Amino acid sequence: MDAVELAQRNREILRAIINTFVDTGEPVGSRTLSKYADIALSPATIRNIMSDLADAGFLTKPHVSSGRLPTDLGYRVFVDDLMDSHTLTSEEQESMRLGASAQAAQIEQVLAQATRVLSELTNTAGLVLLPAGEQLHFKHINFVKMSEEKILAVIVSMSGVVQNRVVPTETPMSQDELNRISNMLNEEFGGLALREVRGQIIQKMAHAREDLDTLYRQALELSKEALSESEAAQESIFVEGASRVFSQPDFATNAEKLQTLYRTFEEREKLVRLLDKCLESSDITILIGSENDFEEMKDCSVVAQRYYMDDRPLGSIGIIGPKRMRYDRAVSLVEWTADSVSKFLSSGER
Amino acid sequence: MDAVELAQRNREILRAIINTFVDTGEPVGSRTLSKYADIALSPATIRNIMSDLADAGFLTKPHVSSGRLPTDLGYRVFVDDLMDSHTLTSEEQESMRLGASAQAAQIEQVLAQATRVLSELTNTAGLVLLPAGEQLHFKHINFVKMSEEKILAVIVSMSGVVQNRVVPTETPMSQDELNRISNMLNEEFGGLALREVRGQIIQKMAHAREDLDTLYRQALELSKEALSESEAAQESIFVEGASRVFSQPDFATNAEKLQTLYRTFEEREKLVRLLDKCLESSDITILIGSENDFEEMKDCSVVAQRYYMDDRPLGSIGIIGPKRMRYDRAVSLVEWTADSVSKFLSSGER
DNA sequence: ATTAGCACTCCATGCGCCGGAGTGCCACAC
DNA sequence: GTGTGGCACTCCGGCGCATGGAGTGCTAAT
Repeated sequence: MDAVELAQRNREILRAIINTFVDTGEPVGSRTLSKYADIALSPATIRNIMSDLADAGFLTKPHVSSGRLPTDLGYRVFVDDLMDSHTLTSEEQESMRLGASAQAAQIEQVLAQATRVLSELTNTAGLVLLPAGEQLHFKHINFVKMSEEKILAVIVSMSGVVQNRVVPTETPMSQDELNRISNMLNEEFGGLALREVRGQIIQKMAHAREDLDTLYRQALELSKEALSESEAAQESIFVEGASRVFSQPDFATNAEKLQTLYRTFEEREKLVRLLDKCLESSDITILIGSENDFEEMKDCSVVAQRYYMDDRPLGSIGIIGPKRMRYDRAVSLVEWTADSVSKFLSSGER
Repeated sequence: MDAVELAQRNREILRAIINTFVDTGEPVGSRTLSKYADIALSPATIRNIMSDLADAGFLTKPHVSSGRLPTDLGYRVFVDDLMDSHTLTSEEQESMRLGASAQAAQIEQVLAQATRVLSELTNTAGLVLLPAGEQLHFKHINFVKMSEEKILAVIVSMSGVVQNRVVPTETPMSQDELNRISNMLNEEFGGLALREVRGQIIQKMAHAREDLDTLYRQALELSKEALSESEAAQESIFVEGASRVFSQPDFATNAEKLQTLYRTFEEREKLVRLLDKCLESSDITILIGSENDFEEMKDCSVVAQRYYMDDRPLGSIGIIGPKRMRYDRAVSLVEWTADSVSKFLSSGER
């Protein structure tokens, strides 16, 4: 037997170990594996191989006389090289059908629904990062006078996301004036990225300060406030089914870790950062254990993917669950979901 | 000693038991109590009294040879009759200061902030029910054309709550027409309760079907859709610091119950119903253990109070935590918070 | 009426024991 | 040299048991 085939056999063993460990949650021993259908080796041989795989850093054992389980690295090679791609059952595909009921829905509802299904099917927490900041394109702005000093700005983006914020003002304006300002802005900036709108506003304000009529000046002033950066920074994420993660046996034992895990899920900020990272790549992103940089989530893995509207990436959608998960299913389901959402948001369906 | 004074002494004991139990979390025994400062009785006497209180249904014990702890009923009489009212420290009052930074804030942000502080100070979960449905008064509506068949309706209420929903339409309209429709509606319905607006629309549609010009007809049609009941039914609640509840020692032991508790918090629906109930009374509402009708929350208590805008109740704000809580502090803090929020929302501050 | 005393109950903890699962290594077979 | 059987060893987890402590309930005495 040459080196290649040997390696092949080792890989086979590694795959088998991971598969059964994911299944059972118990460290897997050599005897168990020798009974595994497509492995015809004695326990002793398997032990040797396991020992090699452990030396190579793919496996560990909780204590000296127990079975093996995969390290983060082990999962990594599994995901990269060993994993069979899971084909979705038609029921699975069906569940993700963003049905007719969603026709008249807002983007938030569609995303929330998709995430919910994702969470159910994978038995992990579903996550979705909503379009915000850089991703948004200007569609419509509207000002409502709340009091003499306060104006409520409502900004609608092309993707259907509605943001609103209160803008203080010194120069009182009538609702009528505000309406006219809205109209101006809508005609001028429709379709531009919010960032561009911001840029243009600043440019225009600097460029021709005097020769603008006062209403237009006020329009720029107001919209500058309404669209200011800090608004964009606001986190926007949905989490569905976090309790599924908490009830996984992997965590249920360790009350200590569980606590910090709640808190992490509750703050959401770290989840946002994870999904933000997933936005960077057009490929599906898989972060296994410590590959995400948050100590408190080193027993969790993330699988997420961008979703699009008309080929423009808007946000990312995915799951977070225990490291011990069915990566094949997770990947397929996340891809499928991101795809469905993208198709729904783009094209004539919308 | 006459009967009255005897009862008085029993009450004293009950109060002492609850106070120390809330403090320590351990069932309290007769010996412990006899050392209690303002009780000069032997353990044996105290045991007799405890036995009486247990017979009356105010106390139980986890097992036959352990100390006593209050029943729901016990807590109830404590809250109703025995509790000293807690005076807030100036720091506590200060923390709730809805500061200058909140000046330009939206109502959601103010409420979220108040709830967060409430959660921190009580070490329980903070809850707030946002104004919705019946509570809302019409301020402004705006339609944005998203596609030929879809119109996005944005509804702003007097209190500054923004709702939006997608309305499908068969007869395509230009954005300009939509603007004119908005203007009509805004002039016609400004200040009315949403319910009244709905009523008037239906009335007008039925009343004079023919002699209305088409634009006006479309306006009514659209707004009827946009304001339809189902929108109002949408839950709207903030929960802050739920993890504080989960980490209470009262629950940390019982993994089983903890699970169902997460789920309850995650679904939120039952929390909404609880806060809804608190909306009914103008007094502060205290629900102890099984007094709320949800089996899975029978170890929790709710303390909540309405908040107002210009004497109109908008929603309720409060906390939920383990039954074993400092009710005196909770009550004071919730009252203070609801008050602060109301003052902020009403009056010139806004 | 209150209290001291006493028997009794129950929980929590610690300890020792043992069986099971699994490894690592050695020696043997092919 | 590659695979395998055998064997000693390790470690975990569950069980039984004893023990001490906290607390009650009852009775009898003050």
